[in-house]
Amino acid sequence: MSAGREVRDAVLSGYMAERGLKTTRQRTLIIDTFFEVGGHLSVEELWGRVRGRDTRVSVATVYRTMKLLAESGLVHAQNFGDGQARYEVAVGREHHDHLICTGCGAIVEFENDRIEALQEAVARRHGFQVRSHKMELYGLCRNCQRG
Amino acid sequence: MSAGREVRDAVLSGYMAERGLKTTRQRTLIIDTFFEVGGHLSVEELWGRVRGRDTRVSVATVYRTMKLLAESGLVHAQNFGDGQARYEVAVGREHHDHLICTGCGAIVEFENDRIEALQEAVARRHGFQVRSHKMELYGLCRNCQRG
DNA sequence: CTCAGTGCAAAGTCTTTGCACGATT
DNA sequence: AATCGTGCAAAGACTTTGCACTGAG
Repeated sequence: MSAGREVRDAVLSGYMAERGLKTTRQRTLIIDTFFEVGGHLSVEELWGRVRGRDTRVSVATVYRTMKLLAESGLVHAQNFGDGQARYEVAVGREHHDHLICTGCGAIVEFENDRIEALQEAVARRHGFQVRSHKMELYGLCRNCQRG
Repeated sequence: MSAGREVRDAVLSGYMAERGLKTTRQRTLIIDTFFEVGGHLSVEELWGRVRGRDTRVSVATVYRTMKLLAESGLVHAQNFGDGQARYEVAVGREHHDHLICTGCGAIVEFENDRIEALQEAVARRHGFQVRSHKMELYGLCRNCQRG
């Protein structure tokens, strides 16, 4: 994934330079931690992991940093119905959707071009011009079906 | 839609009788108002309409009543990303998904069996047993595309 | 008469924000 | 040195809840 990291750093550096944003200890730590985990993290969860490495980071900064990443296009905010926003890596990836296990909370990503095509067709039929979409399938993963 | 109303009343009466719940002025008013509008209402919006008819109803009661309806299976809570829950009629209807206009907020419902079938297939391929799903297409409706 | 329901305000979540201090460019 | 960033706590938005009073059955 070093290629991924390069893309990420390039996008982020460009965005920050362009806006005169500064590179701080907190931002670096939060961003590195987030991308190491790979996404689907809530702010609270991310904050937990960040504090494991440096206690002197406040939640407010994590909120602010994730918002910044979202604005730069590096991540997307998602909402899986548990009341808190979850972020996932957005840059350098195809669009995808989610399978969410209601038992253990596992999140599996998938893509399906046929579904996307059908979505487009449905939208067109209703006169809509689709900009984005969101599809989530909730159920039990293989492990949780045994419970 | 008088048939719809009968189904609704039967489901609700059954549910209430079974649990010893009482029929009150507030509940009747909230429920009637909600079903007259037909759904996709947030609590705040519904409260507004209810208060138009009777000022003596509190938001808390609207929250409690909608929660009751959701538990009885008459309505479903949805979350279209604007930060507040929206309820829609659930009983006596097929599953459906939503097209949401990011311009004017219009919400259009649709169903598509082929998409549902593909969703099932995807889930099976990942070992998931799907219980429910949610699909939203965001974009501009015909009118808003002119803007 | 009894127990559920209601109004009100307080409390709970998650998230944002104002302000004074601290760090980066 | 000039700004932007951070921590902290307060404030916001939405929703839930405790409590004393009201009303349905």
